[in-house]
Amino acid sequence: MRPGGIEASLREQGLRMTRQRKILLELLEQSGAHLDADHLYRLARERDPRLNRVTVYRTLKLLKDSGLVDELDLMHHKGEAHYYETRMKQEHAHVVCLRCGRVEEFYGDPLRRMRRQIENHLGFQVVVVRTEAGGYCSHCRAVRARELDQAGYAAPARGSRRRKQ
Amino acid sequence: MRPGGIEASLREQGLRMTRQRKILLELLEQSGAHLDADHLYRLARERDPRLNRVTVYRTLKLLKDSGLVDELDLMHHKGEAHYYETRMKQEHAHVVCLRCGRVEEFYGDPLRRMRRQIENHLGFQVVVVRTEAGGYCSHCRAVRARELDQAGYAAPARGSRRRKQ
DNA sequence: GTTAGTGCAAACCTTTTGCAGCTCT
DNA sequence: AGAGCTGCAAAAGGTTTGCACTAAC
Repeated sequence: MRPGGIEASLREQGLRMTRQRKILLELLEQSGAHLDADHLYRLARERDPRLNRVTVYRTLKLLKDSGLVDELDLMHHKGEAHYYETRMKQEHAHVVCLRCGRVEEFYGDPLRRMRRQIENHLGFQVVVVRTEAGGYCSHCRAVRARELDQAGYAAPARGSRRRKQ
Repeated sequence: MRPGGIEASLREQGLRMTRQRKILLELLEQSGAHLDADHLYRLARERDPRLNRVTVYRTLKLLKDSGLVDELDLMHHKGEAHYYETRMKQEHAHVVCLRCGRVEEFYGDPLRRMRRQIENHLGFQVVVVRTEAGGYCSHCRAVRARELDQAGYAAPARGSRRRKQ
């Protein structure tokens, strides 16, 4: 879906294009990042300080239900917030570093194969697929190895269990 | 992981095996279904009415952080609750019917291929992968077609937009 | 005897809802 | 004009936290 496509889709559904929705759609389409509701709200307020947080939630729900944006959790890496991205790009998986929070995207034929197999083998009409992987990026893998080493991971004695940071 | 494997894993980590944890682990291992925290809590209370809801949350967090159970959202089909399942089985995706809520599991090589490709192409050490698909099961696909038809889907005029049920 | 784990109450955070008033078409 | 949309306040839902007490090791 090319930029501006969302607005067209909304109009097709007989929905109104309000000042608030314009702002939110622009922010969603411009941002390459994965925004959560609060982040989007704060960005929107810079353009219109009167825009209410509730409007953000309502708009996101609308877009989600219309299939125009996808909702992500990013493995709940930081709390229970949801993240949103427009469906402009090809289907992809999100790979989240559990240590630094870095998010990478994975494109590849296993995703398409999986969708096809689910439809063929289970008889489902697939509407949305969300694949999220959690792990450690190449940088954090190394750091983590050192950390575990320092904590004496080799011989974890009784009572020496490492606590969550 | 065979039944009882979780208890052994916990002991290895120097964690205590309390009456409450025994109950919760048994329920998790026995149940084939995907339990959410509230459901697990209600089952646990049947065995020990004094067991507190907070203990359920704390235990689930512990098991999740130890990698002994996986946390699912099932596409948030009914609210924001999370669902839990032990990691005894082979890696699989969850396919949720957005109309009736039915959950099916998909096993297949695309899952393994994807994990391998993420590790090779992105240099991540993958710890957990969660794949969830939303769509319509064969039964609901047919029902839905009728429903949309009755609602006059072919010519949605201004103001006639169907509202969420 | 230690220290991890529990129960209770209360807080917390994100999201939803009811309603009166505003605004897009 | 009128239904759709917004803002405000308040509630809801799910989960976490502080603290004193209990129980596993």
